[in-house]
Amino acid sequence: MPARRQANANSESVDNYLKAILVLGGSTEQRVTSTALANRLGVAPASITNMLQKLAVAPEPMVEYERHRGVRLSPAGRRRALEIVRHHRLIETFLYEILDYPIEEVHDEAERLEHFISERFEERIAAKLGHPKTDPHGQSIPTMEGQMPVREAICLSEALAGGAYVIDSVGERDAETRRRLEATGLRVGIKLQVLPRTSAETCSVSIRRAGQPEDAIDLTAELAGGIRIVPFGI
Amino acid sequence: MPARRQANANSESVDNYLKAILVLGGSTEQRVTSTALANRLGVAPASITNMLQKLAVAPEPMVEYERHRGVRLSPAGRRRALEIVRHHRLIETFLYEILDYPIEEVHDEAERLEHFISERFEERIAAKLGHPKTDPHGQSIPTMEGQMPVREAICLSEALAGGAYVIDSVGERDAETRRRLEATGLRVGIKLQVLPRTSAETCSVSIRRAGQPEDAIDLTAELAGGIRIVPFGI
DNA sequence: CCTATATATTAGGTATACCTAAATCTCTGA
DNA sequence: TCAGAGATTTAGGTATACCTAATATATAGG
Repeated sequence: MPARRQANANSESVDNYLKAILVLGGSTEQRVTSTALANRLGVAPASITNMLQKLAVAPEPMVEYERHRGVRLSPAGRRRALEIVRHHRLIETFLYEILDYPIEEVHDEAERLEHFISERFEERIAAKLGHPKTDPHGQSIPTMEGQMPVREAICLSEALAGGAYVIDSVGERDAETRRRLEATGLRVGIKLQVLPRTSAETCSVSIRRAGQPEDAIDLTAELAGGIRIVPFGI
Repeated sequence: MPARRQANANSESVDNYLKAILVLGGSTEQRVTSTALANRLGVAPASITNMLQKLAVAPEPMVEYERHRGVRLSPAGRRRALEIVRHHRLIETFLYEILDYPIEEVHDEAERLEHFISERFEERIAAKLGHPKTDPHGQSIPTMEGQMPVREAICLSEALAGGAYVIDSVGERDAETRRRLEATGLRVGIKLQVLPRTSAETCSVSIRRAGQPEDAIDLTAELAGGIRIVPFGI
């Protein structure tokens, strides 16, 4: 049974891939690597390749994909991804404002419901909320037309202690720094939580990787410098 | 590859099977036939058999099933089915009362969302609505504990013109009536819509089968007599 | 410049939930 | 009572979305 690469409808899975590509690609729309996606989505890299191939050759292609060179959203893919993000953030706002959810519970609920609400539902909660511009976490809600105010990726040194983030990009740097970074296991797509500051140094920061609470990692200004992050929990 | 019959988690599909068995079994909890389920769920009879076998041998069996003799919900299956019906009807009420949906749109939205809302969501909308007892169509909302006020199946002659129903049971009758009934294609599980009355005769009724709008069927009191129906759109 | 290593892809499976076509039951009516 | 019609089940496929293991590619460093 050779390579499967058929067209495929909009499914929950597809939605999640598109959303991940949107977030990891950031406002710059850089190409996103399979590994970054695999990390973020929690699936095997092989599954990523498979899905990207399908998305790229669908009747209405959702991504631009080249072997070994990562992916980028197509206009259609971007439109869909932004729609899902809009759903997510509107639902979070709705749960928080109208149903009095505790803030820490809005994400998981929205994460499920975002795939299944209709246009009408979207429109009705937006109206009920007075067409809000940001969600309860302070993140911009894309417009109905698929515009999202830039912002998003920030420097690791700007992260709030306690916040959960995903590494968005790791800037160019010398070989030695690169090696030290690599030793920490920090790569694009890795999820991390920022710990309270332990040093007064401007850009130094303590983090721990999601799922490995025992391993705190201290980053010098040099290491933290070019790491840009996005809040986890789009 | 011989018979597949593994355990399976709660999925949207499973939910829909359980709900269908609940509705077609009615308050009497009669055994439900494969054909009735196939009709209601719009899948091939073979698919029904497959699913029922899996549900019957799951670690926590959802149905009691015997080859060629139909199914019935197990206590666990009934509990789950009632939970989904509660979700559905609470969501419908919520859409109607809080989000000002037009009544004819509440069903489809609820039909999707009922599978994905959390306990918290359920609890919050119930509270917001003042723990309603019935949905906007007048149907009872099962309690959190899984109690549903009886009622449900009614005689075809009591049906409201314009209403959509599913045949719940076809009472005992003589061979001739049975044959005439059969000729109309009316069987348990068939979906139908009631047309405005054409005759003053107490129990006579005009219906058409869902999906066959051209074929109106006039039923005499004799034919309509023992047909019990449940509203479509649980 | 050329290879080791990390990254990505191919190959081949699994599970769910469907399907069609071919048996096989059940039970009605003559 | 028993044949045949209709209902049901078995057998064998398909598509989606995963997986692991094996292979191929790219690039960084010597």
